[in-house]
Amino acid sequence: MLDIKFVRQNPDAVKENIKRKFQDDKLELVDNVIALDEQYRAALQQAENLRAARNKGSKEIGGLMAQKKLDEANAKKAEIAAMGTELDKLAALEKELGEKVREIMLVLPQMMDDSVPTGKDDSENVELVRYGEAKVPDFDVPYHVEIMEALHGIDLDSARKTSGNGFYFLMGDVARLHSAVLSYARDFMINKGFTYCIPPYMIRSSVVQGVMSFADVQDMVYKIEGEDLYLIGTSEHSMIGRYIDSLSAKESLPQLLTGYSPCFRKEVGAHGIEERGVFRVHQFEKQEMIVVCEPEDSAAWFDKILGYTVEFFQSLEMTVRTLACCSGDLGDLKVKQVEVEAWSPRQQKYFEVGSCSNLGDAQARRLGIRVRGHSEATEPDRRSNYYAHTLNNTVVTPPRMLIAFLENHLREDGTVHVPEVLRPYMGNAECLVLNA
RNA sequence: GGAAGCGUAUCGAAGUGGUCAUAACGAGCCGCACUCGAAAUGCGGUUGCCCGCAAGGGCACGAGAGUUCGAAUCUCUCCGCUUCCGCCA
Repeated sequence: MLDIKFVRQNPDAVKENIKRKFQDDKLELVDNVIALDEQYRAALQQAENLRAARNKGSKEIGGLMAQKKLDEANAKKAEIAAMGTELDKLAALEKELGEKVREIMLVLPQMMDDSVPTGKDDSENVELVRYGEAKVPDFDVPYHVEIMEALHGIDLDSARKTSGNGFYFLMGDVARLHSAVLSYARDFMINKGFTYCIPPYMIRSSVVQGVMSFADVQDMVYKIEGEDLYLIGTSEHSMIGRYIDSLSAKESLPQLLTGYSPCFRKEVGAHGIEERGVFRVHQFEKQEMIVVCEPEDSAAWFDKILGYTVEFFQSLEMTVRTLACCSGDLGDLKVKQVEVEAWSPRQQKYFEVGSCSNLGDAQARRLGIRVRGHSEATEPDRRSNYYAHTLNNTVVTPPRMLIAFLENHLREDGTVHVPEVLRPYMGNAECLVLNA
C-alpha cells in the first residue's frame, strides 16, 4: 500500500508505475483517490471542528452541574444535542469517504524498483545468472512420478481417495529425503544467522489482509469454516504477521527468521492443477526466510538472501538460474522479485523452485510494522516513527524441489546420488536404489 | 468446553458518569545536580495515530457497537490473559 501523501504529490509517477504493470484499468483510480481524499480531509476537518465545539460545551455542562446551575446546564444540553444530528451526518460521511480511499489504496500497486524489467507476463521475465552446467544425460530421464514410484516413494492413488487431486502420500526413502532436505535447509539458514521458527499454520483475517494482495487472497487461501481463521499459504504469512501493530527499536533490526511450515494453496485462477505429480499441489512443505529491516537496508538484504538460496542449491550439486520477474508478472505488493529456477534434464529447461521478494513498506504499512524514529541529532530527516521494510525468500520447497533433485541425481545404473551435505540426514546413505 | 476474574503508558497499578489522560502513586529508562567516582538523594524528561504551512484541533484506556450533552467508568458482541474444573496429543 502506498502512502496517500505520496500519491497526492506524485500522481504521474504512480500512473507511470501502473502503466508499466499493464493495469491500465487502474489508471483512473489515481485521480479518483486524490479527489476522494480531498473530500475526506474536508469532511474530517468539519467533523473535528464540530467535535471540538461539542467537547467544549460538554465540559461547560460539567462545570454548571457542579455549581448547581441546572437551568443553564439543561439549556446547554439541548444546544449540544442539536449538534448531534449534524455530527452524525458528518461522521458518517467521513467514515464513508475514508473507507473509499482505503479501498482504492489497497488496490494501487506498490512502486516498483527501477531494476524490474518491463514485460506483460511471465514469458517476458529476464534471465539474470546461470549457476552450474545444465547437463543432459545420455539416458532417458523418466517423469518424476516414475522415479518416485521406482523408489516406492509416492502414492498418488490413495491420496486422491483420501483428499482428492493435488495431494500426495510420500513414502519411505522419498519421504525421508523430503525431511532431510528440510532439516538441512533449516541448519543451513541457522548457520547464516537466522532464527529458526515454527509458526502458526492458521492466521486471522486481519493478518491475511495485511500480508497478501487482494488477488492472492482470492486465489490462494483456504478458510476455516465458521472461524476467523485461514490456512497459511507460506510461513511468511504468519512470520510477517508476528510483527503486526509493533513499534520496534532500531537496535532490534534486522529481524531474521527462517520458518518451516506446511503451505496450503487453492491454486485457483489461471493454471488450476494441471501439472501431474507433485509439481503443483494443494499442500506442500517449505523452509522459508523473512527479513524485517531498515528501509535503506532492504536492497542489500535482497541480494544477500537471494544469494543464500542459490548457495543452498549449489551445495546440493544442483544447477539453477535466477530470473528477474517482469513488471506485469510482479505482485502488487512487491517492489522487486527474482525467481530461482532449477534445471530439469528431462524437460531440458529450467522451472521455478523459489522466489525472493522485496515488499518495501507495503506489508509494513498494512500491518503497522514500525520503527521508533531517532532523535533529530542523529537523524534530522527522520523525526517521527516510520515503516520498516519486509522481504521474504524461499529456501526450499520439497516436494517440488525433489523433482529437480531426482532428475539431476538419477544415474544410469538406476541409483540416485545423495549429495554429501544431505547424508547426515539420510542415515549416511550415499545413494538410493530404484526398485530395490 | 464450563465457571470466575481481569485487559489503562516500558512494567506494576489508581481511577467505577464530568474540569481524569502529556493518566495519581511506585518502578524502569534518559538527562542534569551533588560526588574523586559510584550508590543514595534531588530536579527535569519519557504513549501513539490523524488533519494542518502553522497556530491549533481531533482520536485512542484490548477491538467494535450502543446508552448519554458527556464513557476508562453503564449495556451488548468479539478478542486476549489469569485461575479453577473438564478433556486431550
